[in-house]
Amino acid sequence: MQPITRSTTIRDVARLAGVSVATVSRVLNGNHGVRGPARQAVERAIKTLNFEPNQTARRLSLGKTFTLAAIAPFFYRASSVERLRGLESVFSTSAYDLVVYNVETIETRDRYFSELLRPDRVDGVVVISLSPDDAHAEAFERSGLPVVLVDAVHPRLPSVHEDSALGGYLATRHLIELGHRRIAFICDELNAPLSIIGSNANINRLAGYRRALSEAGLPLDPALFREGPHSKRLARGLARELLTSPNPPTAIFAVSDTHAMGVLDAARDLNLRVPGDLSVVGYDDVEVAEYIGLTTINQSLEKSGRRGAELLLGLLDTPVDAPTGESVQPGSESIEVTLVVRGTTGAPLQRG
Amino acid sequence: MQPITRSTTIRDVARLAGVSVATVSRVLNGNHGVRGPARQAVERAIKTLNFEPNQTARRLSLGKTFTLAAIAPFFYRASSVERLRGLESVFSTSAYDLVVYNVETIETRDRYFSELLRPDRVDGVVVISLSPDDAHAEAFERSGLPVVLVDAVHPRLPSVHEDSALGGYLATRHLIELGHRRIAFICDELNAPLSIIGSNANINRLAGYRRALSEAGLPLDPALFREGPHSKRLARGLARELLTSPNPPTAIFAVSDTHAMGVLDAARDLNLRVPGDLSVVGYDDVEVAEYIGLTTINQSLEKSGRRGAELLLGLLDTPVDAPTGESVQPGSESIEVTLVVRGTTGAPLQRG
DNA sequence: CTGAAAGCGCTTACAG
DNA sequence: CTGAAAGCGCTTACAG
Repeated sequence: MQPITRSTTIRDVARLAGVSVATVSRVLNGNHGVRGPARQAVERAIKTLNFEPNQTARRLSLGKTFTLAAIAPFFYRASSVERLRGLESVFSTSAYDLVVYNVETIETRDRYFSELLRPDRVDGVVVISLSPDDAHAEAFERSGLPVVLVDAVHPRLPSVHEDSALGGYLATRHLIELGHRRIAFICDELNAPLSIIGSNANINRLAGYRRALSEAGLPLDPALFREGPHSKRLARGLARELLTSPNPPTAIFAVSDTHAMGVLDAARDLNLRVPGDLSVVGYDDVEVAEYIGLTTINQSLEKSGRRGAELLLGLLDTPVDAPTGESVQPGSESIEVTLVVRGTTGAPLQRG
Repeated sequence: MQPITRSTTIRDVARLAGVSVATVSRVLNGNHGVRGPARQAVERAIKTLNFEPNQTARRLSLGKTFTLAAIAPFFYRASSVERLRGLESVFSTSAYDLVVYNVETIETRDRYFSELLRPDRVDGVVVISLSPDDAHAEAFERSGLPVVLVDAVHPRLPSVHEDSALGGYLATRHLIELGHRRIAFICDELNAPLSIIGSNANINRLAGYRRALSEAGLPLDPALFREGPHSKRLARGLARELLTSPNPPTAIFAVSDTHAMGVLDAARDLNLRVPGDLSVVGYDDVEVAEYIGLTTINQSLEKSGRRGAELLLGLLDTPVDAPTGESVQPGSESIEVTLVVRGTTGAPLQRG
C-alpha cells in the first residue's frame, strides 16, 4: 500500500527556505515588508517544491470562500445560459470560482436563496431572471452578502436590467407601423404561483404594448391577451386559440423567443404563412432567433451577464464599512434594447 | 458601526446543550454512539440557534472539498450545455457543489487540467467533449483524482461516450437508402492544433460514413470531404464550396447540428430546396434540431451527462485503497445513438 | 523585518 | 458513551 502522497505545505517551504511559516505566508501574499534574501530563499523553495497554498485553509483563516454563485433557471430559460456566458467570461479572469445553482421550482429557488445566505457559503451571488420578493431582498441586505440581480429588479438591490417597457413598446410599434391593427400579446403567467420565479419584465412589456396601442389610437382588446408558462409547447396552444378565434389577430407579440417559437409552430399547424398571414415578434434575441429569422427584441444577453459580474466584483472590492463611512451603493444599470427586424414580420395581406 | 455578526459555531451549540463540541460534532455527523439525552439536548440547541456547520472548516479537517468540477467548451458547443443539464440534475441531489470551468482554447484547457489536479481543489471532475492526451490522462491517474470523460475516450480513464462509428454509419446509410449517391461529409478540423480540444468522435463518424459507403459499393470521393471549425458560419462556407463545385453532392452529412445549420444556410443562399435539391443530416440532436426539423443522430445528450455524473459519484464512494485491495475500475459506458428522421432528408429529385 | 503563537471552525483518535 | 486535545494549513496581530 502506497501512503497517500501528502501535499506539500507551507511548513515544508519554510523549512527548506530556513524561515518561519509567517515569512512564507507574507511573500505568498505579496507583503512588501519581506527583505531581499529571505524573500529569494522563499521564492526558490516555492519553485523547487512546486508549492501552491491550500485554498481551503486560506478560506478558513481569511473567512472568505473565494467562490461566487450564479443562480438561475438555466434550463428552462434559454436566455439564462447566454447570460451565464457573460458572467463566466468575467469571473474566469478573477480569483473567484463560479458555482452554478439551477432553479426549476419555487422550492429550489427558496432553498438556494437561504442556503447561500449562510455566511460561509459564497462571497457573492448573482441572481438571474428570478425576482426576489421583499422578504428575500431584506434577508440579502441583512446578511451583508453582495448580491446583484440580472434581468430582475428590486428597489433594495443593485441590478442590471433592460428597459422592458421600451422593448414592449418598440415591438408593438413596429407591428403597428407595418399596418397591423389586431395585435395579440402572449406572456408568462402573471399571477400563477410560478410567476414569482419570473421577473417583472412581463408586466412592463405589457405596459409598453399598451402604450404603443394607445398612442396609435388602437383599442386594447382583452380577447387578444393570453398568458402561459415559458414553454414552446404551451405557447403553441395559446397561439392556436388566438388564431382559430372568430376574429383572429394578424400579428402576435410574444414575450420571449421561446413563446414566439411556439407561435410559429401554431402557424405552421394551421398552414398560415409567416409573415403573410401572421406576423410574429419575439423577445430576447436568443441565438436561435437569428437562425430561424425571427424578428425580436435584442437585449444584449451576454453583455448583461458581463455587467452583472462586473458590478458584483465591484461590490466585493468596496467593503460595507468603507473608511469614508459611506458604503457606495452601486446604482442599478440599464441595458439597451433594440428592435431586430428579420423575416417574421411584414405588412398584413388582408387589411383587418 | 455595527459589529459584523459572527455566525454561530459548534461551540455555541455545545455550550447551550451543556456538552462538548465533540459530542455536537458526533450528532452532526450521524454518529450513532450518542446517548438519548445528550443527543436531544444537542438537537434542540441546533434548532434554537439555527446552526449550520461551517463548510470550510469541515473541508479543512476532512480533507475533502465537497465540490465537483465540470470542464467543457460550454459556449462553443451547444451540446455541452445539454450535457451539463444532466450533470446538474444528479449533482444537485448530492452533497457536492458543482463548479464550472469553461474552455475556449487549448491554453485554458491545460490551465484548468493542471489547476484541478491540485489535491485541494475539487473531489472529482467530469470532462466534457475534451480529449485528454496521454500526459494529461497519466497525470489524472497519478493524482488519484476521480475523473470521468463524457463524449470522449481514453484507454486509461472511465468514460461515457456514444458509438460514433455507428452514428456515422446510420446517418450515411439513411441517405444511401433514400437513393443518394454523392454524399458529402463535413467535420471538425482533424489535424489542426485546436482539434486536440475535440474528441475523436470525428474520426469515428468518418469511419462509419466510409463503411456505409463501401457496403453500398459507393466510391469514396475526396472531393466530397471538408473539414472546418465547429461554427455555423464557417460550415456555411464549406458547404457553399461543395455545392458550387462542378459535380456537387445531393446530400451532406455534417458532424454536428451546428455544422448542419451552416449547411442549411448555404442551401438557402443558393436557393436550393431542402430536401428536394439537397438532403442534410446533422449530429447531436440539440434542442434546436427539433425546432428546425433537422434529420440528425440523437445521442441522449442529457442522459450522457447524467450517467457521467453517476459514474463519478460512484468513484467517490469507492476509495482507491478499498479493503479488498482491488480498486474497482468502473468500466466505460456506451450511450445509444439513434437516427431521427425529420424534414431535411428525402429522395434526390434528379438522380445522379 | 521576522518569529512564536493564537486563531479560523470543524473532526477524530485517544483516554477514561 | 463522552470529553480534552491535537490537528487540518493557512493568516496575522503581537512582540521583539
